[in-house]
Amino acid sequence: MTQAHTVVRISERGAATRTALLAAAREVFTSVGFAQAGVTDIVSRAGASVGSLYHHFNGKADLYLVLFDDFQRELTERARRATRRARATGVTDPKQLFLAGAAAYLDGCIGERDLAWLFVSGDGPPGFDLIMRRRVHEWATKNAEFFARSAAPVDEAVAVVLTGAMVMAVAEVSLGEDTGRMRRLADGVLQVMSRIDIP
Amino acid sequence: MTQAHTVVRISERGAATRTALLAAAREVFTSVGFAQAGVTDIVSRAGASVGSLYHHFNGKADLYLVLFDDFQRELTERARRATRRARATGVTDPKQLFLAGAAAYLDGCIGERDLAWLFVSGDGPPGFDLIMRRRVHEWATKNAEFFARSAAPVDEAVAVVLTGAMVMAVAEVSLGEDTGRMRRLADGVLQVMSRIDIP
DNA sequence: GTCTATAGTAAGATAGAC
DNA sequence: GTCTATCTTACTATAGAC
Repeated sequence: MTQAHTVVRISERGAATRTALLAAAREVFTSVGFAQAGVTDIVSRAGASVGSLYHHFNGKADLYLVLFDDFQRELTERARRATRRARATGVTDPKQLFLAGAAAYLDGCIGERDLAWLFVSGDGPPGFDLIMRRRVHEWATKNAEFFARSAAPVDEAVAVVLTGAMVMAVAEVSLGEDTGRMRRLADGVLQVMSRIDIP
Repeated sequence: MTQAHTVVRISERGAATRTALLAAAREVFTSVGFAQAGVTDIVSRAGASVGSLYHHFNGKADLYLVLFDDFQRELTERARRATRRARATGVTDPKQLFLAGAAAYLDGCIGERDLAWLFVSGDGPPGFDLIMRRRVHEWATKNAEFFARSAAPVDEAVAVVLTGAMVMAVAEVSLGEDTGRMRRLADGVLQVMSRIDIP
């Protein structure tokens, strides 16, 4: 064993390159989109090389997917914290708890409009739309279960409406320039959703 | 003037080729998607040639766009007829009129699942998502104005929710195999939408 | 209008030295 | 881990005869 720490520790230089690559990919993808982005653009902006890119990732699509995973992880984490916070404040109504999470989610999207728009624009690697749709659907279904006071599973139609509303809201909110207006729009959407009563 | 009727009449052979090309494109696009589809696949299935394709259309993307226009035209026409029919039956409630149109729209999508899915899958020519989103948004906004009894413009948030719900419903409904189940899902979505009351 | 053959081009991925 | 140079593959679109 020539390298004792390889299992737990990654060389700092390697990690830095990886991070730079990710940051550059984010910039390029959000400015010109996935299809238009060239691998060379990314590596040059990262101050790295094509070889490095393929050492750390499986290619262009992989870069995009990693970016998405990170984003999604952060947003769901945010939503979960918001729900927990609301519960700590004394909120018990499942609908209100759900809305607290959804609000945090939309807020996160407004905060990182560029990325949110990238993932919702439809310009991604082949097959990404399916991944995306599935994820949001799972998210909405799981959260919609909050609504159901009984243990009965949530109506599929309700999940469809909520999911669709959220996806569209993310899209609209990511496109706008005026943060304040977008925040109001998000609030409006949440209010409309809150008026939907579950059987 | 060697050809007297060229202005109003197109040679029948030419029209037949055009139609065959369109039909072939539909088959290929719906089975393998836009990106995967090759021009050669399309022309061979149409019994035509690449040259013919580029004589009648501007290319692969154009083929897709024409298919979309036809589809959209038919669906909106269907929805309009349904609304008119409902009105003729004595329905006056704007909400009910809107729902009649939406129902017809979803029904049309179930009837031509393959095409509906193609346009909603996200696998289209670059920039198509934007076109699509814009169209649906216009559609929902315009129709949502039905809701407003007053002349006041519809709340943007309501339009977002309705649009999102419809898009997601189209997507879900186009993916399913069981027509009966899809029809029930569409009904459910319509019911949920009907419970949304406009201020 | 229709066809065949060809060109153009663009970009993602790999090999192998350092 | 990082780099440069190259490859190779695939496909759309055009040219020009019939």
